[in-house]
Amino acid sequence: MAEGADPARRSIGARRNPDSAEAILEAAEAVLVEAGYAGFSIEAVARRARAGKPTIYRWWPSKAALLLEVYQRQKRVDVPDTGKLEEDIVGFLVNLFAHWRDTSSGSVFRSLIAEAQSDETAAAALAGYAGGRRAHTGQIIERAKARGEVAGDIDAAVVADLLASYAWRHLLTNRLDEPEATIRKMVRYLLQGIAAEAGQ
Amino acid sequence: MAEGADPARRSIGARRNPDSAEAILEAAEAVLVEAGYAGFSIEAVARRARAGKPTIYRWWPSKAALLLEVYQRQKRVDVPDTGKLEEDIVGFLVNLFAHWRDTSSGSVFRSLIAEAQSDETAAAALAGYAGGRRAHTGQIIERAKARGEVAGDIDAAVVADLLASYAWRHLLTNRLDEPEATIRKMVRYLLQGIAAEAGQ
Amino acid sequence: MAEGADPARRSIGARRNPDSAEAILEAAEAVLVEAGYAGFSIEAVARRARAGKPTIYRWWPSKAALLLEVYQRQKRVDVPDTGKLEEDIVGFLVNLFAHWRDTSSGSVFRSLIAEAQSDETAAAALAGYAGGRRAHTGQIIERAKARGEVAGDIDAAVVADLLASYAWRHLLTNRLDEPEATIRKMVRYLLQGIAAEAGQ
Amino acid sequence: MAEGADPARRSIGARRNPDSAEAILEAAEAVLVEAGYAGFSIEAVARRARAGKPTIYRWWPSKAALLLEVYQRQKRVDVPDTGKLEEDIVGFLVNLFAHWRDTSSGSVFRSLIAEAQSDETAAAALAGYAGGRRAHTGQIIERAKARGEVAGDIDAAVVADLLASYAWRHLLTNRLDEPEATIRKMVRYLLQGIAAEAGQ
DNA sequence: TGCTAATCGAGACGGTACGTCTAGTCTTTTT
DNA sequence: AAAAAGACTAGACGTACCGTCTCGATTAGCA
Repeated sequence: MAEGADPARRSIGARRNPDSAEAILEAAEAVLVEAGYAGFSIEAVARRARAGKPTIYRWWPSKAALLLEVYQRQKRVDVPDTGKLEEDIVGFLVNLFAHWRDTSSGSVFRSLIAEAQSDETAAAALAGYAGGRRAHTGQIIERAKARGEVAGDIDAAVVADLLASYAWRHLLTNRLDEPEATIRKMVRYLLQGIAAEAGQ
Repeated sequence: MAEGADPARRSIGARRNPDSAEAILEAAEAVLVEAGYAGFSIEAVARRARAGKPTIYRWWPSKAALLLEVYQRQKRVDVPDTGKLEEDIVGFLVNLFAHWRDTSSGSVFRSLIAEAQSDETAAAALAGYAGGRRAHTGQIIERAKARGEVAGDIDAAVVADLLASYAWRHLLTNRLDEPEATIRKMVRYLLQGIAAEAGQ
Repeated sequence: MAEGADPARRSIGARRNPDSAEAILEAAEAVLVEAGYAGFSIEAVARRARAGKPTIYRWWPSKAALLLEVYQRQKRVDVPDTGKLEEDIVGFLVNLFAHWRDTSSGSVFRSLIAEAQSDETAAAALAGYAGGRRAHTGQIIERAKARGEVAGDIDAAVVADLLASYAWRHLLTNRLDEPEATIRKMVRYLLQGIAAEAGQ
Repeated sequence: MAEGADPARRSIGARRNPDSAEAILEAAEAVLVEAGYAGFSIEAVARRARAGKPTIYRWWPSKAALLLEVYQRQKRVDVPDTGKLEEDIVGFLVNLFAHWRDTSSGSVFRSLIAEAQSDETAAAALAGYAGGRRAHTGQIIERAKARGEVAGDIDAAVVADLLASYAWRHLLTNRLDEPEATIRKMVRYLLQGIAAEAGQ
């Protein structure tokens, strides 16, 4: 009814109210952290944000869109630049796992991937996002290439893809506590190969 | 699919009716193929199988359990044994992608992974299953190790994990049509390393 | 979730639970009395009856159907039989007005008529119901005809229709407190005519 | 209807824009005709009139007020003056039914009555309006009284009320196609009475 | 042979969430 | 100063599923 008593957010005229948007995004994150993807519903977000459902649907056409914006608001992971490729990659993965483990980012991104399995728009959004990240991660390899640490004909995108795959699967199977030693082992295999003659 | 001759399956006494189980599993697969994970509900399966919902819940306590059994009924992918590790791995991945693409397995497995993001039991089941598959895939590497194609101190589980990650991510992001050349590139990197000195 | 704690109504098998139906009808009446037609919503009824909305929609396809059944559950108005037509009709109207005023029937019937203005099925249901009542009221006139109190060629249905119209309008315009004298005046006009020569 | 030439009406300064008022009333009527009372909402009117909702609320505090003004803009029904009461009344009712049937007036007035069942202000407005009309219709009887066609002690308001009731109920139950013969029968009963001795 | 027990299809139950619609209020911008 | 426009919270709409429950029937195995 919106009667007088409550000091709730109101319209601020014929334009989007940033307070509402903020409240909704915060509520979405909170719901995801507290109830997980299973408990993540537009209703629950609206309830927690004290927002009307249509306000959510007006700005985020799908659960996926909301999830994506929540994820993108998060702080990015540091990409180390130690001058040594192995350290850079291991450090990146260790940071990423910690970030996913210790903030809400992990829950959010997991949910986004899950949502993309049943929602076409989520899949598209995720593909776009992943493309951007792949390029970003690829820079670690490109830098190493520039230093001569990596052969010039190596396709950085393929390597970045492989690293992202490794990270995704650890996220999706609750293995973000993988010991650094295991991660390093994987990175070394990738850098030096696992073939007997290469290893010798 | 399940329907056809039988004019309403009935109880066959105080024991599980295998016809019902069969009809339910077939219906589950069909629903998944036709409506995708988004349209996969116990109601829809029961409707299509002409079964009561409690019959499904009696034998499969969760959507995840049903999905898992559907997946396990599928034909397995051939693991080639050509005597050359690169061919084995590339062949395995190419076969796996084709299998996921051309049968219902892809839909089923995607759904299972998605379900595991919100259902604890699905996560557990998936972890157990993945462990088994990792061991299985690891045998390719172990065989190569026995042939001397792979260094003896290589951890086959880590390599199998990396390959599985690559496959999962392609499944989850609709990239099962990856050209063989790209797959082969990735495999070569893994076998020979990407470091400049290794390549020399 | 229907978890253990509450001793709520449950399904009693694959058939309608009369307890639920009863609870819903009582809740509908209560909501109508307390909040009026303006506050009468399926949601409100479901809440008060502690029933699920689909349970209501399953048995009453529209608000109109629910209203109609609520109205039909009400006690009927006595149709007096004093042997004198004027007394019978006046008595009937006085009883009807009192009944509408003092029970929930008035609210319910008003709502039903209002609903019929926007809902085709309500209109049809109301037409059917009104037909039955018209026949019923017509019997007062038929009895008088048999006694020779009314001319033999009088169309009882037309008279009954006129009386019902009078009642409806008083209901719809909040004039159920019309003094008996006014009602009697109207009835006398109808019985004896208002034309000057007839009155002489 | 309302749209057409004007490429977005604008404010004309610190006073009511008569074009807007006109557009809103026309839109209200059009919505009522096309979608019926069920589809009649302030939103729908605003949309069709290309007006903002607050503009409507500023000038018409409730749906009822808007409905009432729409109804009052309609052309009035002719009240015949043939010199014979029966013809006057029958003619009036026939004209009224035709008017309600063939113009939007019927929809509008039905809606107004329905609205009055849940809106207090609508009920008050309707009561006021009905009072005026009753006086107006009463003049037919007063004229007849002056001619000596009707007994001098007849209460014209009661008769007018009864006729209005008859009209309302036909409107509310979709019986505006009542044959003239039936209407005439009712009018004769009222004029000459239905009692046996009066009829002889 | 007759009783018990478990299973089957069926579908109702109380609920939650969906995505859309409307109510009525608020504020900025425009005239 | 007020009109216009669209955003805002709130909540109802009617539908789809959830997971549970009870029914009546059916049949196997125990008595």
